[in-house]
Amino acid sequence: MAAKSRPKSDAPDVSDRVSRIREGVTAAILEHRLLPGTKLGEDEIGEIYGASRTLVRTALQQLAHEGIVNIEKNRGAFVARPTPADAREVFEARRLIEPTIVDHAVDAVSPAWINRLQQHLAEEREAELRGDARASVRLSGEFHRLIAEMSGHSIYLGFLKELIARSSLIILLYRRHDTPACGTDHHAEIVTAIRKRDKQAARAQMLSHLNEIEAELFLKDPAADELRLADVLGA
Amino acid sequence: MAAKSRPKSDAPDVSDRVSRIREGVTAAILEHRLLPGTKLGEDEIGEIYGASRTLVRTALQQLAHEGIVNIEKNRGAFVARPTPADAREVFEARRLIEPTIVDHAVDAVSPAWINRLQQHLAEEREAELRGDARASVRLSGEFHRLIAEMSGHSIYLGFLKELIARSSLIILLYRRHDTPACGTDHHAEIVTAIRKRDKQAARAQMLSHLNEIEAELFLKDPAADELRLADVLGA
DNA sequence: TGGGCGAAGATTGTATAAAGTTTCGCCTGT
DNA sequence: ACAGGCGAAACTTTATACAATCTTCGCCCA
Repeated sequence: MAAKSRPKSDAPDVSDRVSRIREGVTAAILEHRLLPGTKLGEDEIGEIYGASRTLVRTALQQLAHEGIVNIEKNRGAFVARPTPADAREVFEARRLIEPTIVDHAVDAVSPAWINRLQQHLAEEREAELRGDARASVRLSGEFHRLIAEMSGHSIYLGFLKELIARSSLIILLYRRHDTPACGTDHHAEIVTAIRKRDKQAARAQMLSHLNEIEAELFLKDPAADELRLADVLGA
Repeated sequence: MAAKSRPKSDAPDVSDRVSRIREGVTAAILEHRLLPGTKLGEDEIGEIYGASRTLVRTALQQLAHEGIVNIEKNRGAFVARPTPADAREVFEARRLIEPTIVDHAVDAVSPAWINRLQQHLAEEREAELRGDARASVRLSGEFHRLIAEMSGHSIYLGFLKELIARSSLIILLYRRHDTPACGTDHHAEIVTAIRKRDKQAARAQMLSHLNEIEAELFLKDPAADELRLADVLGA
């Protein structure tokens, strides 16, 4: 009767103190409250969450593995600053993976999932309406994660979590206009295609959605150091 | 001869004590010297590498993130035991990603790379010839990693590292015959296609290679708990 | 006045010790 | 004899202390 110990394949982010730290920092980064390059001191974070450096360090290492934090030896952890080359890689990977993910999402469609998706669309519209850019950015990423969860593929889900987190940083760094408005409509169209069980349309919508996001970026080749300098001088 | 030359943006695996532990354990798992389900005690490993539990713990957490180690709360770390469902996900992901990777490898082809690939093929043939199953398994995985490195895409490389490590465990658990011989020829054909800069052929060879590997697996649906029990009873 | 040297301060890396949890053996009671 | 529970040992988890390294700021000298 030892059948109670494994209800889920992997649930690393529940009721853990380390996970609370990781999710708190992740949320701050994804909502653009922590900017790329920001130093994440261990004592600093530890004091905020009332935790010891041991736990903070564990959380930061996990974030480093996810690619949204860089750990420099003997210097500490910093919010990652993706280069234009990184950005192109991330979006190429998303263009490869996400159409397949929506395929599987269509296979897994159910009234409950449709409900969840439309509830999410409502949240996105509301955040957009009240001009809450932070919530918009976060919800936009969560939409894609939701579809990955729907697909039921834990591997794709893990990969996509990384890609979404990095995308958030990339968009913050390289977006041309400050108009995150166009995304919502695409999301709605994707949900419609899923509801209709139309794989081809779903794939196409997802692909064009990703293409539009990337098209709004300004990915110049020179080293990011110049960008950093420009930012500082501009501010 | 690829020991310590990597002054790139992120080089998490050089001259680090944690990295030595991680790579040592990884090699042991990938060469099937540590079997799925084996407990990895912190003291045990720490004593082997002359390191403190702090470092061992860090290494094990990284391996857990890569999916080849499971950490159960308050119980310790164990070599992962992928389920048949996991196996199907892993190979589906590989079928999706690796054809794209060889595409990029063809773009990046150069005499130096061709040399490196053929040297690797020679190593594989030699290991096969002398019946060194451990080296064969390791080299077979390294071939795919080599092509990912050749592609120059760090994201794909990171993803594929995970997939390869998991594949090694999967093959160990679910392979029908004990004949890893067929792989080498495929690898040679892939290299030939790359050398000819024939993307279509390279993609096709890679895909059929992956399909054959998966076809040799026996992925039955029942829960892995039964498999575990059967193994124990058999031994 | 500008640059280089050096010590103090701060921060990270590592080890060790304290605390909590699980596991397994043993003992008792029926 | 066997089921159930108590308790000690082993291990993981967390916290703290120590060592190593980097940064910063002041001082001295050209």
